[in-house]
Amino acid sequence: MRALRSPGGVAAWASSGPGAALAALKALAEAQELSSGKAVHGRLLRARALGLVHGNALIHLYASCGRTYLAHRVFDALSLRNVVSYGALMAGYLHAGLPAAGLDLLRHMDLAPARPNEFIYATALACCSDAGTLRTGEQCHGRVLKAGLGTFPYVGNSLLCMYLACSGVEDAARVLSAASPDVYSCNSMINGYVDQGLFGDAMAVLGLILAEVDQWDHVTFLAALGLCAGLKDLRLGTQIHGQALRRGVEGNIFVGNSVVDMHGKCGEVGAAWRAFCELPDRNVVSWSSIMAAFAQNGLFEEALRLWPEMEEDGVRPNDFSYAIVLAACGGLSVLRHGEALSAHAEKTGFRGHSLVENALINMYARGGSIWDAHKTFAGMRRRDTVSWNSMISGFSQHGLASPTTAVTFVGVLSACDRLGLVDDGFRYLNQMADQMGISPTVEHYTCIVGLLCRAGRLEDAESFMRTTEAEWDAVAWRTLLCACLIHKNHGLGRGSPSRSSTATQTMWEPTSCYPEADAGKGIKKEPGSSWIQVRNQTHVFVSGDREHPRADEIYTKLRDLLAAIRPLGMCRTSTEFSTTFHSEKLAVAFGILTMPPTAPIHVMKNLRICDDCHTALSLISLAAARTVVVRDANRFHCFVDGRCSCGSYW
DNA sequence: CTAGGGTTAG
Repeated sequence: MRALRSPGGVAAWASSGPGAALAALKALAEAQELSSGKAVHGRLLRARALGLVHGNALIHLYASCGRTYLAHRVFDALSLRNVVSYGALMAGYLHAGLPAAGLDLLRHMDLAPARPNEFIYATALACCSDAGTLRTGEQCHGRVLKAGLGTFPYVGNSLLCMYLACSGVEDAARVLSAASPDVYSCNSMINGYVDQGLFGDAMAVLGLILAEVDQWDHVTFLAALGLCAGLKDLRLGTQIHGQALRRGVEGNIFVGNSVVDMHGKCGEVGAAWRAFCELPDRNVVSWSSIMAAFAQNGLFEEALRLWPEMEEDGVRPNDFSYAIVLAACGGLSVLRHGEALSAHAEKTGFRGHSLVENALINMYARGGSIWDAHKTFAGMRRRDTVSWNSMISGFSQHGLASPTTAVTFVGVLSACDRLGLVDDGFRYLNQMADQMGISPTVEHYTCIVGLLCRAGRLEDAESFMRTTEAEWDAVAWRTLLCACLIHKNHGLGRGSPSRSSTATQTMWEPTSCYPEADAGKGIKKEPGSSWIQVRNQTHVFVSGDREHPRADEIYTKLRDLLAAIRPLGMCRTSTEFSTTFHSEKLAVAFGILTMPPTAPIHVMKNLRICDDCHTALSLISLAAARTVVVRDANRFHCFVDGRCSCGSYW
């Protein structure tokens, strides 16, 4: 390898014959030697020796170095491509975190003479796993069976993993039982079960491998140790550890780290510490595991004390390490220390990782600073289940049935709607009402209607609306009617005769039932209100109101702001009084007036933000150089530099 | 010349 690094060495290899150049490219791909690889590329071009096989090797080389763009350029330049060209490029996209591009390539193959083989399907299925596309994965499954490629162990395991990632353990188990299981797929299956907390099933698969002892490998040990950690079964864990020692796999750093973790999860901090001390090598995961072992057993200070030792050891923290020490800070309620670590994470580029942000929410919530928790939550670019759950449990622990909490639940429910999680939606609705004592509003109920409609359960949606006491507004009706149109269930829209009461029939006359069109009855519209937290005080505004003690200042400020954005393309506002002083504008003006110049302005609103305010706030964020975050009934709008995180679609 | 399972968080 050393010889290759010098240009002369590369030249010698590449020019001494096509076979040698191929070997060179392979070695360079392995070592991820991009610049030497480019040199070989150049030589091959000059020698006009860049044929199919060398081209494929080059694609592989660029892909191995993460340069998918260069790999694709070589791919495009090839006058002849075979299945290997496709496979190498697809794998490049897969490993570069661009699974959708890999799947595009698969579709491209339909038009090419090259037929997909087992390599292609293994890679394509891995792309489906990463992209989370069950539909495509199932199509691949069908084509694998049709092409008779299902017996390749690689393909079988990729299939199993695809179902684990995109569907669930049931489909994965079906794949496992259909093929003759090998270690790889058994390991995958055990981990799949453990992730779901299905320890009994995991144990059964472990037994399947146990029956053929010589098949155990170090990944099986990892899966087994993870199972023990999940079960908190120290006896089994110790046995597995003993087996690992006998097999000589304990030197593997993954296995060693897992042993530390297993002991920590079983509550044996001392044993975890001994296992940690015995590790021949320590990486971030080793340190994270031991810190987590301490923190998970209530020894927060001990966990925090390890941080400087880790730094001394020359190990750089990652998002996991930050999450662990932030949790320890929450446990000790040392929020200042947590903030210092958060600043540390900012510097090392981990502050934006969801793991870190979620840990911050938890830390603040546990440390009693619920509004800082909410600020973190509101400022997040992407919120996952953990973020929502952390925020909700934070509110719940603080006994907060505030407007903010109610709005957070609107967010949760609409997330369930978007993801099609009907049962979860109902679970959250009940949790909110029963455990937190928040009476659901029409906004919450509308999410449930949306949820049922999206699941195609139109009759349930209709009966939900009929039986639930709420002031149904246009949004809910529109949701149901649109769903009727989409699902072509016009009968329901007219009030299906078999099950509906007279009440439903009057409600469901096709046009006049649509409340917006029915001027006579009209729907009582909930007054729009917005609120903002300033120095632990909530200030509430409704449209055009002058109740606030600083109303004069606020209105002056708002007029100034509107004047400032007029040249930026906002002219309608001045003529329309009703929207000029909408509550969200008042709250934002108040925020700008009272908050320090760099602080982001966080405003909540009970209804959806209107178009005019949306445009105005975008421009204000630009003109006043302020970050404005508005949480409306539907979602967050984060306005920065004249742009909104919702992409002006809400 | 292209392909599979892996440790740390909640």
